[in-house]
Amino acid sequence: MGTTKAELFTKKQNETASLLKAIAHPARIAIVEYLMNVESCICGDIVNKLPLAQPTVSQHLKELKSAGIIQGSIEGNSICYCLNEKTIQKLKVYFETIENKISKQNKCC
Amino acid sequence: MGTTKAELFTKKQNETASLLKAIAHPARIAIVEYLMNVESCICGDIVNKLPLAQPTVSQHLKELKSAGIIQGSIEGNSICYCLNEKTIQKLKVYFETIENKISKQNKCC
DNA sequence: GAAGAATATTGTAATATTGCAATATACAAA
DNA sequence: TTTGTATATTGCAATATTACAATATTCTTC
Repeated sequence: MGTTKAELFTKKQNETASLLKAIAHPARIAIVEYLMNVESCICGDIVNKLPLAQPTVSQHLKELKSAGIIQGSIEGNSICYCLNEKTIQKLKVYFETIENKISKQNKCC
Repeated sequence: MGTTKAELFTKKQNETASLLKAIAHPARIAIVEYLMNVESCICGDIVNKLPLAQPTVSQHLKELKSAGIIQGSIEGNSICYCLNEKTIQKLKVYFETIENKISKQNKCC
């Protein structure tokens, strides 16, 4: 094996897992945190900022983008990457909902 | 290769990535969502609820526990697993912080 | 359109993750 | 103290992820 048995879980559970997995890497966390602090967001700056080779950074950016965590727009010769506020908000709401449900519960441990 | 170059990122970035990675699997999402909805939380119930073999579920529970997302307490012959509210809250705050920073930014894409 | 700059893709080696059968452990009750 | 019940651990095969060199693509400018 080695394959996640995705078909055994709900569509929403798989989507949530994919979304979280897309951020769950130190390089991608670093990209997200860089983008959250910066005004301009040129791809080359991210490549220079991260201690990884350009193809590796490009691959991480692709994962973040295809998960909808960031979005890119062509800016002449280069590409401007930004955080997708809606996706970040969705993640916040997800954990907020869990938090609210827990506090209403009879905690047993 | 194949190894994440963790030493190139900050301790906090690595911790955040590990925490997110621990939830970022459909089976572990299902466990978290089960625990958030239920009053009692016996390990055996989780095993029965999930469409995976007992050793597999046990492994997922171990990962969630060692990441601090759930905690377990011995309940006679069985084990009671519950969500760790503090960790969930930490994750909520993480995304909330990003969200707040984005909305103050000059978005460029 | 040729040259250079910025980013993406491909191919591949190293390592990590997933899932489970078999087995071990730990406790409860008889 | 044996038997059953609940959970954990081990070992391993299948697959996924990570990182990067080499290369391709896509612009921009001359």
